[in-house]
Amino acid sequence: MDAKTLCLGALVNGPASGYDIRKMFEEGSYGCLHPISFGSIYPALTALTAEGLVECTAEEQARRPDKKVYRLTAEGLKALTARMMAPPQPDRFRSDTLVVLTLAHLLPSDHVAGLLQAYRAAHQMELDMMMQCPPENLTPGQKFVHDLGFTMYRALIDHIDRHGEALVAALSDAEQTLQSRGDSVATAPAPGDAMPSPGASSRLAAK
Amino acid sequence: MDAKTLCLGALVNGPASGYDIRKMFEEGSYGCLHPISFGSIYPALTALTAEGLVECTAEEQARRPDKKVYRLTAEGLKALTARMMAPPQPDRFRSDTLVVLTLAHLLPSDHVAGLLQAYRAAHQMELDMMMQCPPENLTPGQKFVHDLGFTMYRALIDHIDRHGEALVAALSDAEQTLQSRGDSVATAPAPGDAMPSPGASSRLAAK
DNA sequence: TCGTTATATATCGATCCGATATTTTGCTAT
DNA sequence: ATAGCAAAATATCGGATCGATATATAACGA
Repeated sequence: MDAKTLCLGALVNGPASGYDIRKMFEEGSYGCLHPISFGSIYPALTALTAEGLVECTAEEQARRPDKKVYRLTAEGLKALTARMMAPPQPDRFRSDTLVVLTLAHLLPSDHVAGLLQAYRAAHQMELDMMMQCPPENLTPGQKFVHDLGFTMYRALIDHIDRHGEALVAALSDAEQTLQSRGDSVATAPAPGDAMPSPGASSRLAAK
Repeated sequence: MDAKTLCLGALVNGPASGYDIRKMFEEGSYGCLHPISFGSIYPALTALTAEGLVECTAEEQARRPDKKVYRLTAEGLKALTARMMAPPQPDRFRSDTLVVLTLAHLLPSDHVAGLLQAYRAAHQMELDMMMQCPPENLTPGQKFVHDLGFTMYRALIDHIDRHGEALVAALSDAEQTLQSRGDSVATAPAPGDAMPSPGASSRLAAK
């Protein structure tokens, strides 16, 4: 979905500035289901104005830079519904963390433990943000998507809690075996966090 | 994560051509966790060769175009582990379908039902593909990521099964209310699938 | 035999991201 | 008090990336 269509969609909920639209796509009702940056939003709004799909009125604010408020026109709404009837592109998901975890056997187990911890924390934070958003006065579609995101994030966190330590333990055991044979795995552990502490206990708990 | 790092990571499992790497990222052990296209792979491999991080040998095949097989060098492996120790970028997820569902109240309920059905089918297909991949001889990290993807997809399908029909029913009811007052919602339903069929029964079942 | 699919590499234009620049306000910490 | 940083707000530019396209050939089915 291109930036112009996304901006049209964002303006359905009422007039907004480019800055507001950005906030919607990183926090609000659009959650994190389609990120978009300033570099795409502003050119898109300019183009949409030229096409007559949105209107722009510059509001001179107290002592802030002028706020350009965009609102949907009748043709804009028509164009939006038309584009939404077209078959949607498939989902695209990309995760650096999961790619790295796929190659976890090349990394020190301590580092992998930190990765898992940070990954869990990041998604816990998004969960918290979603819980702050009030589920009232949401359209049926918004509620469906909201609940779906909630479910997915909880499933992800749950999976880390259930299988994360086992992964780190497996890596750590392989590491011990290799080191006892004189091999080395990637960079040596930082001089601070020595204290081998063998056994497969909770390596995820410590920061 | 840039295309060069991804290609290095793909070559850990053994030598491969650009074509092979592409297949890995759309099917194999890298599942759908970081899509990448030819337009990025081939320039990346050329650059990596120039940097000495991979080596290339052109194999003249029977009567196919020459296959350029790339393999990781020692420096390549070092560079890869170094890049994987750097803090990863946050996940990026984008879904046209979920954006459209957020605005479902602007669309005919029949169309939304079709969207949900297609969305479910697409993820069911990916689940099937993952089940074909043998879970043996996977590294601990690969198994962790594989199981995670499995869990997430199942949670998604389960959510559609549990709440999809309620969403369509809510939209359909609102539609009826509007139409009885003389309004209209987007385009009229296609002439084939008439048969109003009120009530909140299984509107998702029919194709 | 004709079209489609698969194998295989390569390029090009359009788009999109991320970083950066700029200005003013308000809050916080020293 | 005031220095400094975050937030509000718009805009641009270079580089990375995608998607479509071109090219060539073999295999397979209608």
